[in-house]
Amino acid sequence: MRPYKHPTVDQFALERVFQALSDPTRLEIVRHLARVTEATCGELDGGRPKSSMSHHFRILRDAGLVHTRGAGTVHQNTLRRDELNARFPGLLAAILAQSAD
Amino acid sequence: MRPYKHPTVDQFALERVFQALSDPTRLEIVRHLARVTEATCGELDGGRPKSSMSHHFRILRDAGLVHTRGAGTVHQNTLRRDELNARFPGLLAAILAQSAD
DNA sequence: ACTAATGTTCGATAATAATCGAACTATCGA
DNA sequence: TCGATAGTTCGATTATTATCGAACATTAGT
Repeated sequence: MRPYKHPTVDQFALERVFQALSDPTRLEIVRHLARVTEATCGELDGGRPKSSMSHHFRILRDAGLVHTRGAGTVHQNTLRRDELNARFPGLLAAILAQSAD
Repeated sequence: MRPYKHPTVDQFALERVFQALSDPTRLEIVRHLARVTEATCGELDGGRPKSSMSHHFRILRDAGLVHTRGAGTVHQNTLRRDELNARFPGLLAAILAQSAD
């Protein structure tokens, strides 16, 4: 399996990040990842088809929000906390503070 | 002229805010408003037709980002800084820190 | 090898959103 | 009241995005 292409920190674009977070499914994924620090794609589908989830994960990856790493037959996803905080200080905190709603 | 309908702070939805900010035109408007603290719609069109701008301003209003007030024949727009900071601490700062790009 | 499990990719369809001209509204000033 | 200015609303068109089934790829275990 070839590794995924992830943007570097200096390639992050705020507009793309907002676009990624403007979907409820993806916002939910990000919040979940904030709690567990690592999760497979399958753990996060809410009964949604795999192809849909794959689509959302790709957008999150392309925006720089999520890192995906193949681990055997599974794909582990993590929030790119440190890099996001470095590039967009306060952004992640603002998102996650809302989790309590 | 009837006053605009603006959401109250507790009606703000993060997802809607992100959706509003995911468009380059609107992100530009927000950043501009952050600098000038007040501006008319006309000042912010970049040659774009008025109907398009009106559309973008409405989305920004509905998300709670911008307050619009009729002032004579003109409409003055302001960033709802305090309310945004109250509801989404850190968010605005993260957006505006990026302005220097 | 064969099988099962996890995701990805492809292609089609449906749903959302952006864009813009034209007609309309409201306000100010002459 | 007439004209000019600033925005809004409407309707149509185009462009983006989401959704999902089906076929494919990769890895682990037997």
